[in-house]
Amino acid sequence: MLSERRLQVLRAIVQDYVGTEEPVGSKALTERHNLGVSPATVRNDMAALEDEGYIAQPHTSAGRIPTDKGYRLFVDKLAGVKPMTAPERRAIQNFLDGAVDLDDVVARTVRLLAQLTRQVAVVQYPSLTRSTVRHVELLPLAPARVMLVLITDTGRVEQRMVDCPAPFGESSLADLRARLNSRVAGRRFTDVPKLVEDLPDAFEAEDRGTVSTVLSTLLETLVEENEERLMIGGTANLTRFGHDFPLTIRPVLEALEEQVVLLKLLGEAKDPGVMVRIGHENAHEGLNSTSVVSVGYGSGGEAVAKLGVVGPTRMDYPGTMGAVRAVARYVGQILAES
Amino acid sequence: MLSERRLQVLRAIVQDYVGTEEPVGSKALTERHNLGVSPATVRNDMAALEDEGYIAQPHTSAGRIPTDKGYRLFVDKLAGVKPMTAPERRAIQNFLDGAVDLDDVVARTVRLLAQLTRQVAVVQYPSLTRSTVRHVELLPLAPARVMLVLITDTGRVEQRMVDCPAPFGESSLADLRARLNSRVAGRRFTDVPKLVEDLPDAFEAEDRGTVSTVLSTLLETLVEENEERLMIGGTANLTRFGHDFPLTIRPVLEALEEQVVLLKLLGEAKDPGVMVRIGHENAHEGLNSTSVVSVGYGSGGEAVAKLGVVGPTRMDYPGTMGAVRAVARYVGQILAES
DNA sequence: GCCTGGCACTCTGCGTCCCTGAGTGCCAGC
DNA sequence: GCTGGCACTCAGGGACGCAGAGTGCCAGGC
Repeated sequence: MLSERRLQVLRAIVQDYVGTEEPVGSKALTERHNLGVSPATVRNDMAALEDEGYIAQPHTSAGRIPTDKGYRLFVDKLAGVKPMTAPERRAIQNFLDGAVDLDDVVARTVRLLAQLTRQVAVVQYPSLTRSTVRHVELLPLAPARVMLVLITDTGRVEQRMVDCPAPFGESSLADLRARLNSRVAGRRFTDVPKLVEDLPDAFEAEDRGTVSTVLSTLLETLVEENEERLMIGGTANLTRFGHDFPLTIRPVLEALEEQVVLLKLLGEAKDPGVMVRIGHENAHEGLNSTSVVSVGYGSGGEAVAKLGVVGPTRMDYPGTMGAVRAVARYVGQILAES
Repeated sequence: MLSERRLQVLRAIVQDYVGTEEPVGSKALTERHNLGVSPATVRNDMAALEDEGYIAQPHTSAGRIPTDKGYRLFVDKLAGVKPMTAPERRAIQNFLDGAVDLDDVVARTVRLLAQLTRQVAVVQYPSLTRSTVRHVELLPLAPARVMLVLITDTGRVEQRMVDCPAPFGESSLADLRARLNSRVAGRRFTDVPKLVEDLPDAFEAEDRGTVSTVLSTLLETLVEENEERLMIGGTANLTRFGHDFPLTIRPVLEALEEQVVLLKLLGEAKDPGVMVRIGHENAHEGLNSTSVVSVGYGSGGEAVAKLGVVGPTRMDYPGTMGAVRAVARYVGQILAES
């Protein structure tokens, strides 16, 4: 069990190291934080912290730097999430409010996150699984050809061609559109199948085939189009990584090119809180010298997708967590509004 | 005017430097290429080439490296395009044939180019300048809120929110929808502005504001839809840039994040031939130490978009040009088939 | 029992110095 | 116009030494 003061020493080490990027020694620590004890005492504490594996020295006669375990303790016990200031929040809102469509929302979110945190930003497109239907549109393209357009509450739009087994009149189509929307608008994807299963019964026998075809295409669209996409940005921030970065940066860039890796990375984020994965906690080897801060976001209380940033383990965790959380919150709002 | 041998010396310098990444001296040159003359003679030639600005020395008593001007001469006069081998061509075709949709074609092309050239690949989505409007849909979401959905003949769907200056009745909306579609359906994007400019006149004074708002949103959407998208990949290859690359790589990464810059870069590619922009020939400052090799591709005779790679000026031009040309050719084929 | 000042020790980082080797420019001779 | 020879320059790397930061440990004090 670490004493209160030792925890404070660890906190001070993390803060100083993140600020200066240089190993921090006992003397510097006592000068910059008033711990009320002498360097010698701090040295003893440091030795204890090192025994426990929270800090390490790059070489003898150098200061200490936090280990992954040290950062973990710092994040869990010693630091909160630093909230954004009011002007920052306003800036975020203004910037996101300018978005014209979903692509633009995602693109702006990436740029915003990258700028705020000065790190690499990753934003996943809202998934459809937990979305609700806003509107279904049916457009006649030819006598026996209909375009089905599905609009979700997250602003995503999917369209499909439907080849009907028989010609289908304008009025029947309008009828179907009206009935369909009155049943499914505002409902969850998962509920849709039950809601429409008896719909063909309301139509003349000759139209039932077409109605069924349209419905099954709709259901397919709902299920199929969960394909996860994502967008990344701010890779130029990788150059601020550190001195030895040629070696570090390459595997990171490679990992960032693998969508699968990134999705897995974000996928671990749980719903409410900000998730932090530090150094070796990341499964992917190339990301062993990076930390990932991610969080779910969504329009309602539920998360429909994730977003986050990737940066050096030596990062400003409270600030980054605050920025990520704030951005997620506002993106959620934007999605709910639009 | 440079003598034949001096051109050969320049060619040898470019080839050796590209291979070894180190300044090449007169002695090494005579050993590796049988020019039939002694190092002393080569030195004279080198001095002449340096006077003309084709090569330079990083410092006194070092070998020579080609300048941008030297590479330019090499590309224009001394080297051809190195064709892909038959197995390489087959591999390209196989890999691209597996694509399921447009997104996939572009994604595969990026990966392919990045792998073949071991550089950063940039692929522009096929342009929509020649697209036509299939349908415009207007959905009432709230009394003064309308969702505009634009469907193009290429199957792309764009949607926009429109906040109306005044409440707008269902019937007026239906009226607008009908009039709008009868005018623009099947027409080219570029013709739309003229076709709708007098549309507000057909409405009551109280609705005109809303109609104008909707129309201007539509026009904006058309322009944006026209806006070119692109995909990049292989940024990890930037780490092979050189020794001093921390300084070099940063502006490159920054430039690659600016879609506008990239589009301009590719935009300069002329139709038939492979275009090469070397070092300072690139307008963007951050790309002054890179070369861009790009070419147009398309399904018919017409180029509908561009693709290319960005790499260090010290690159294998013949090989890169060959790869870029071959990939463009096969992508064009795939697009024509699908 | 815990904190403190003092002390000897150990490194890295940096600057200096020097040497080697690669490469050059120039010149006289063929 | 080509060649061999020669003197010159300069980056790169190893050896050396010094200063400074930081450490561990110990004996003494509250």
